[in-house]
Amino acid sequence: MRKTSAVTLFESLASGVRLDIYRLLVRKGLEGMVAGDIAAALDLPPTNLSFHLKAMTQAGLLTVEQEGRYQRYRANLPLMLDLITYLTAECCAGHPDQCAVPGRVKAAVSRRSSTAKRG
Amino acid sequence: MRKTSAVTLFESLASGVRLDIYRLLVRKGLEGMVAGDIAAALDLPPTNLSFHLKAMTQAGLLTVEQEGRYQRYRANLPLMLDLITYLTAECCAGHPDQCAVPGRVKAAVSRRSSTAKRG
DNA sequence: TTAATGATTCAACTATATTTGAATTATTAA
DNA sequence: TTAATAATTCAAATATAGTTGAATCATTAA
Repeated sequence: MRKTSAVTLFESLASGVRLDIYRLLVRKGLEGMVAGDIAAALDLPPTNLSFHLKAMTQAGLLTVEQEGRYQRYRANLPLMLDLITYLTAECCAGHPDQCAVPGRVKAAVSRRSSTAKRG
Repeated sequence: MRKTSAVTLFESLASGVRLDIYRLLVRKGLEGMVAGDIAAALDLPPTNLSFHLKAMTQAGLLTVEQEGRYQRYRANLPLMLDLITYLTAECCAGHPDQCAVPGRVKAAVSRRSSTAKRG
């Protein structure tokens, strides 16, 4: 992952509104939600929701699929795991014994990241 | 973790400068770095560095310890693990079979989060 | 105590992000 | 085809964040 992608992803989560959207979609899993239902669930004006959905989708944090006149949004979980890997890369370089990130987290995340993405 | 804390943490990482600072300190582990060395490593004016260090420290992302006239900063890794737990909470609620976050990540992260923090 | 060093705060400025209603596009129903 | 619905884009306004040099505070060395 490049630095600009990581910054964009963090910007995508650095807002109460966008964090609510993301967590709502994480809970929905593969089912996702259409824009109108997200707006209703979070009590947001549609224009403001569109603004945030666009930013999150462009960052890659969400995927969108057209269903007739609806747009269905889903959280992109695999990308989040890539981001965790990027963040903790070279953690405690040269001093693994001092590392606060458990080896099992690193192993689990990196195993996922090196596997085909199932989005 | 509360939503406001999560937003503040993501804001702390949603900047190229702050992401550089954080990853530099992650690599340094328990050794950390004093402010002047961070400024030299990233070629930042001291006033700008102070601005960012203050924001990150107030968010809890960094810790700071005085050493004479130096200030030593360290990355707070355990808090990052709490943040991951918050983000993926209730992932794919009711449909664990569809979940893109491997069970081993959830297990590893939550085991760490329920343990005493060692900074 | 005086000067030097490390770091932060302050004030001013610049830049970027967020919100909103009106207008627009695309799809479906009558 | 006309009206209704779902969602987005646009333009204008407000709000927030980032950067900088000068001034300040704290610690150490002379």
